[in-house]
Amino acid sequence: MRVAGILLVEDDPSVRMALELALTRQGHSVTSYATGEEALDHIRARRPEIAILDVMLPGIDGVEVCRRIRKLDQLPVILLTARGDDLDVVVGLEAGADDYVVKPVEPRVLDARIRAVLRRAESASSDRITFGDLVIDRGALKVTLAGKEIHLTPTELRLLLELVRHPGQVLNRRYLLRAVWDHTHIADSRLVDACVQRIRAKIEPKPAEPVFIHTVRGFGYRFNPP
Amino acid sequence: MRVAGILLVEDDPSVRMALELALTRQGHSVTSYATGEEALDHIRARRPEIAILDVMLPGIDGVEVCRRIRKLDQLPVILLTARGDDLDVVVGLEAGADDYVVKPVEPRVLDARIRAVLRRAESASSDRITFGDLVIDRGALKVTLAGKEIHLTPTELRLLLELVRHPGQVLNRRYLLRAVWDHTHIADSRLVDACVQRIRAKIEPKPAEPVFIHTVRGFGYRFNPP
DNA sequence: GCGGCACGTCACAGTTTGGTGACACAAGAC
DNA sequence: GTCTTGTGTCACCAAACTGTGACGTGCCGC
Repeated sequence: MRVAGILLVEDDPSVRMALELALTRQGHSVTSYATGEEALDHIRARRPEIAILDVMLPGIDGVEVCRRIRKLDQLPVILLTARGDDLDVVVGLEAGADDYVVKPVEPRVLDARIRAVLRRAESASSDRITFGDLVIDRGALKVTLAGKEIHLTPTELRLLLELVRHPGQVLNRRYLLRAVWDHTHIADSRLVDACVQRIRAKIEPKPAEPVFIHTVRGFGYRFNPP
Repeated sequence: MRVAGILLVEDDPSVRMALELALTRQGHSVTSYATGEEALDHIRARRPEIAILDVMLPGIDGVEVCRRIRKLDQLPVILLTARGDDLDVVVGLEAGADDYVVKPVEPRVLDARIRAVLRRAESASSDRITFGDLVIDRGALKVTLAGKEIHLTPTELRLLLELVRHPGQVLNRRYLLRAVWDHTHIADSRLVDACVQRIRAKIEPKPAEPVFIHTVRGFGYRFNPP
């Protein structure tokens, strides 16, 4: 069984110990630190598989730790943040975080996110992903459907890749606008819808009954492996 | 009891039949193939829950089958290998196998491994919560009842999620109005009731005798894990 | 049993939401 | 320049959703 070596950085001792205990129970091996400095000092020696960083830390904050980790290697990073701190999401994503979890978090949720990030990191190492008839080659930036090459425009491709990065997860329009278009302003625009529609027209056998990109009314879109 | 649909790939007919018989006796439903090609051909149609692959196979070997399965989806894989073949373990884990079993294996041991892998796969898949027949996937925003997907409207989903967030606790209408509807004004309306009723109609086997969402007269509603 | 209250039920119209096609504009390609 | 391609926006429409109020029903204390 794959057991992750987790690097946990959290300054609040009680939260830190609770998380460490919970994650250990889930079968992970956890090393925790109270500050970013300590964590960065030991990161080379411990070679963790994933880092979980609290955003609010004394000294170097979590986002900055994330940025420095990214300079070191491809270590996946999950950021922990206090509820409702929207601004942080943007900064965190820019710093290269792979996922974002809002505290307080249930251990099983965190565990699921960790596994999802690890899975994604693993599959990201391969250039090609296959979902039934649909093959997405990230190296060549090419998409084929049942062997036939599909031409997607840059924006369409970016959106599709973003959806595919989180298979089975519902992504809302605001998130997609930020991730694909860098739009920080909350625009009530039909931009995402229009782009999804264009992708569907190209990859869905019957665009009216989508197989890949599902609409979740009131929430957003979800890429479903068929 | 959870019964798994098992895909078994093993070229030796006597071993294959013995395993199939044993696993069937344990209550699993087994489909077996002699080669990886056949298995891959049928994997989409059969939708197994787990694959058990012999490493040594004519044609495509088990590790390669595992690799290809991984590209298709998240199907858990157990590899079967001959005793003492240490090298394979590394290769197998790299290919994404979830577990490794050395032949000859006792059926009860294999069964235990299968259940362990399935349990892990289930908890790893996403942030899902299970209450008996009812499965709520908070990542995919999907609700299934006895395996069948239930369509909930956005408001219904938000209300159900709010109730589920506090299992066993009574939530009053005022709280729910604020949490789900953002209503600050205290409206004595049938809004919450109507919505609960709509959810019940969809998820309760007998809406008149609710199993999941209980009414607490004079206070509010309570989500009870059955 | 009875009155009063809390909750269940239902239909419907107004509102919201997303799909869709048209179109304008910008950026290159030529 | 002209043409092509990509992209954002808009208007319109059908479908889906939802709040509301009227009324029915069951529960509870008396």
